[in-house]
Amino acid sequence: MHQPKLDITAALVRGAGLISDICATAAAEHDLTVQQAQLLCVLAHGPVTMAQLGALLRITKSSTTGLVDRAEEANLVARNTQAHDRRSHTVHLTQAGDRIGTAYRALVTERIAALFQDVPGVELEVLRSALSRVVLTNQARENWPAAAESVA
Amino acid sequence: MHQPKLDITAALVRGAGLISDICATAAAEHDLTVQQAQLLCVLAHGPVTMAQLGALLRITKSSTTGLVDRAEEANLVARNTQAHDRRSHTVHLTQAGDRIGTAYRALVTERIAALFQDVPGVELEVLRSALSRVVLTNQARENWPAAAESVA
DNA sequence: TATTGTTATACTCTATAACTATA
DNA sequence: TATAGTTATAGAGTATAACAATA
Repeated sequence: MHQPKLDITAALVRGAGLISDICATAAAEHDLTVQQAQLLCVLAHGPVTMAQLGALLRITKSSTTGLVDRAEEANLVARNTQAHDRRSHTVHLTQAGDRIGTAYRALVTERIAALFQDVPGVELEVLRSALSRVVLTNQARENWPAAAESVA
Repeated sequence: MHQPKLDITAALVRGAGLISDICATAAAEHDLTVQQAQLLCVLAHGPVTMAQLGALLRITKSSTTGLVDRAEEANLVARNTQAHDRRSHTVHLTQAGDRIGTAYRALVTERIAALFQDVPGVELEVLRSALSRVVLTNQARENWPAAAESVA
């Protein structure tokens, strides 16, 4: 069977598709939606306010409300009113949310390692460092909590 | 400002996020939803039946019906009943769908080139060939029309 | 009977606009 | 007035289950 060489655009777009598929599958295996999994990843670094959450996920405040509502109903997160400014609510992980989020990230890490198992270590390091620079240079998600283990 | 080194998982997941953002933005600039843009990319290789379309996009047949309904309403695609098996309907691009899809793919290609402009050519080739092998090895989208210019 | 596609229904995610509570 | 968040409403996308038409 003829295997056409992928150009850089096709390789990146279809590679991104594989990564997205891994995240979606891993989320489903933990009974999470993709957005709930992202929420758990963001909150793994500590509580944030609704406004900060919307900025991090790049969705509107009303979308944020709905997402947190459903996650709260699923016992993954909880809200707290800030004492010093009672307009502001922080969101934090429940014990279950923390546990499930940790398991989700571990699964994604494992599946990605499996996907790239046949790529030589030297090439993998070039890929990692190049992507790393592109991601960190681009401020597309500039306010992202800057923890290296964040999987979202 | 401290810039933490991203591990391979974080680099890939966040890199995939940047690519997805580019596709979403490019789609929006052509008044397409992300799924409509994917639909136009698949159909760029020629008409397919509803069943084939569902398999390519990895969605159920009822989801396929809704997606094609809305795309047809937006004058991007059209249906045809197969003469030799009147149960089967093929979907093909309209002239507008072809034009908009082509413009979308060109825009994605351009934006990705810009995103990676500072990565040395040698590294970019390692990245391309490694991703290319991973994508082609994995049958996650095995029935994908095997054209190199496919951007979805 | 099996296959192809549509319809009915429901849930998630998203957005805009109007609203409440607090500062 | 301005800010933080919620509610009302609407549309896209997804799924499952039941259905119609055709093979």
